[in-house]
Amino acid sequence: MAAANALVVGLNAVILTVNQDRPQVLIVPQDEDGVALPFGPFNPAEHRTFEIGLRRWVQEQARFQLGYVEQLYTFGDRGREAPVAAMTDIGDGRIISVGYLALTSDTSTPPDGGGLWRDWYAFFPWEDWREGKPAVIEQEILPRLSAWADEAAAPGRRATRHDRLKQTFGEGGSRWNEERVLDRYELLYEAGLVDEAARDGEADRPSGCPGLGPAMASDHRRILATALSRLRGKVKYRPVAFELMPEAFTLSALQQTVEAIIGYRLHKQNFRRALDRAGFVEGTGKMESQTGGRPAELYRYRREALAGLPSLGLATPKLRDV
Amino acid sequence: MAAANALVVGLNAVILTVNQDRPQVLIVPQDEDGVALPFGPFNPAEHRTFEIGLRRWVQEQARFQLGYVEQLYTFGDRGREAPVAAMTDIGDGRIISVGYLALTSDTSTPPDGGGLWRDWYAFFPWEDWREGKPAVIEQEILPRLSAWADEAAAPGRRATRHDRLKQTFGEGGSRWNEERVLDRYELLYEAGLVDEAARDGEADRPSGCPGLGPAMASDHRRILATALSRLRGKVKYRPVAFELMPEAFTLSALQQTVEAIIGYRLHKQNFRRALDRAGFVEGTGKMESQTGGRPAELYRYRREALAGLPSLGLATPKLRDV
DNA sequence: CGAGTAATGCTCATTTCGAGCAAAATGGAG
DNA sequence: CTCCATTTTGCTCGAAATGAGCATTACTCG
Repeated sequence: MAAANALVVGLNAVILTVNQDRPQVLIVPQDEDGVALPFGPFNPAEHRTFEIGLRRWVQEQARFQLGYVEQLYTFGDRGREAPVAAMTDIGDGRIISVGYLALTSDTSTPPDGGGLWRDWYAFFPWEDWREGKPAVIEQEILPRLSAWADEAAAPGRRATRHDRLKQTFGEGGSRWNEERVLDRYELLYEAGLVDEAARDGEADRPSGCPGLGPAMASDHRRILATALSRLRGKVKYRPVAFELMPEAFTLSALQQTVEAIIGYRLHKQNFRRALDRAGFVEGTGKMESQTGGRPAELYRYRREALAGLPSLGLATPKLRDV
Repeated sequence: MAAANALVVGLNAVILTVNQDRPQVLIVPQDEDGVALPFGPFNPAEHRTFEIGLRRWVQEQARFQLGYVEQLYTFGDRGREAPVAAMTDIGDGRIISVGYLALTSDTSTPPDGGGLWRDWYAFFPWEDWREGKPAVIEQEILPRLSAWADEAAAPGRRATRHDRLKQTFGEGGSRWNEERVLDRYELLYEAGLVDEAARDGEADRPSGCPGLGPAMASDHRRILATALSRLRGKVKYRPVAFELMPEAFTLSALQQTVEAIIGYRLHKQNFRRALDRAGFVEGTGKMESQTGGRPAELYRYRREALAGLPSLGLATPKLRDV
């Protein structure tokens, strides 16, 4: 067994927040109008664990504290090197990156050099159903994906491709499953519709499908998709939405945050019912009057009480057929 | 940014199967009656992805194919080196290991050198509630953990410790949550009750709580706990149980497998109702007559139909109070 | 002061959940 | 051969949850 291989381990952070109804991700501008996720080295001599290393460097660069942090996935596919090497001063060798999802309620603009907030649905326009089904799905995506599926040589492969289409984009009657963000991105990549595919030279056709958002450096858009999939799943059974809220908030604000995450609207009364069945929040007695209508009570998250008990979460109904 | 740090990346596999009602994990005997999980190097020159590398070496060593494989977690805490270096010929440097969960339906004995199957609840006796609440919880664990909680200096820390106790082991009325395998193991480790704690010198008291199962090398028992937590969660919303079943199986056999995973018994009729509501299985018409009672129909998993559609899973009711 | 707007309160049909009873089909003991 | 233990399978039923709607209340703005 050969010991030391030339391996470099880096950390990628997907740092998310929700500002009113705007879901945002922290990105770092690159040369030539590219965008990347914050990326930093992991220095084993300095940091005892990945998470400590991550928190340290995010704080140094973007000057804010992270709240909730969870490990996402470790990306180690060959082919990551070239694009990443371009962004760092790492010359060669295999790059492995440990992706982290971090949530913060601090929506303030980071200082110069600390990155920028950007609407995360800018990178996944087909994932935001809050105003109904995005037109780009029917108009651009489905026709092209359908053509791509038909293009396969063997009839078996054609069937498989159509099957994936049905499962991910819900073509042909099956329901939209909001958690499949990664599956959908990967399908678009394989079919050569997103710009990364053309750039990486994996697609058998030129990309150029309009309305699918900008490419990100390396495999960063894939990492972001992984983060959204994870977050959309988690919000249903763990109280993570509160990590994005200030100390006191109205129930409508909380609902807006959840809706921004899952990407579709919820029934207000049922949302509240589920919420107080779970006992997650308690009223503070104070009122918020800038609502545009009747004032709303401010609530706070009862961190103590439920931290573990029922381990339920915010109930989100199955997505209504649209 | 300093480039190459001396980092070695290894792969750890938690390979699980269920044989009748016996849940099993593949372990590798060590010197001096220790046990370890299968551990192998990741060679970036040879393998394009972690998963390919993993499948390759498991096949070489244990001589069987893995079915379902999923990445678990990447472990990189300082302090992993010493014990791992002892098991491999890696001299020094930081060891990072990417843990994988793999499921197989092949319960046959691996060849010499390929490891051994061992009941996974041997390592977590407090997790198997299939025959009711394990006596070790009331008799050994709770008294000691309670004493440990009282031992904390500050009253605040005492409260926090008791809180964790309540949330993990359900002391004081809160319900047992079968998914918190990792939390429970970590609590036992911190309190110095499992043998690893004494070995690693982290505990402030000698361990020696009887009935908590054997220690494993390095942090392997923690990795195994991570795998069980993940699997127990996943079985509820993804059809992973079928990865552990042969081509044709009776519904009772499937239920036994699920029960082995989650560690408690289910109501038979409700299990079946949920199953065919989801449309996961179809009868084959053939019968199994070695049941000890009325013959049972053999079913098969409908991989095609549901692969993605509702993305439901096997419904498991909330654990009954015992 | 009335209109618009959003929060809050309540109801109701439908579905799902948890649990139990009963019948059917086998093997084995006497 | 019959009775019995055992297991599969079918069915029922009350309690709870889910999805959706209507009605009322309390603000702000013009």
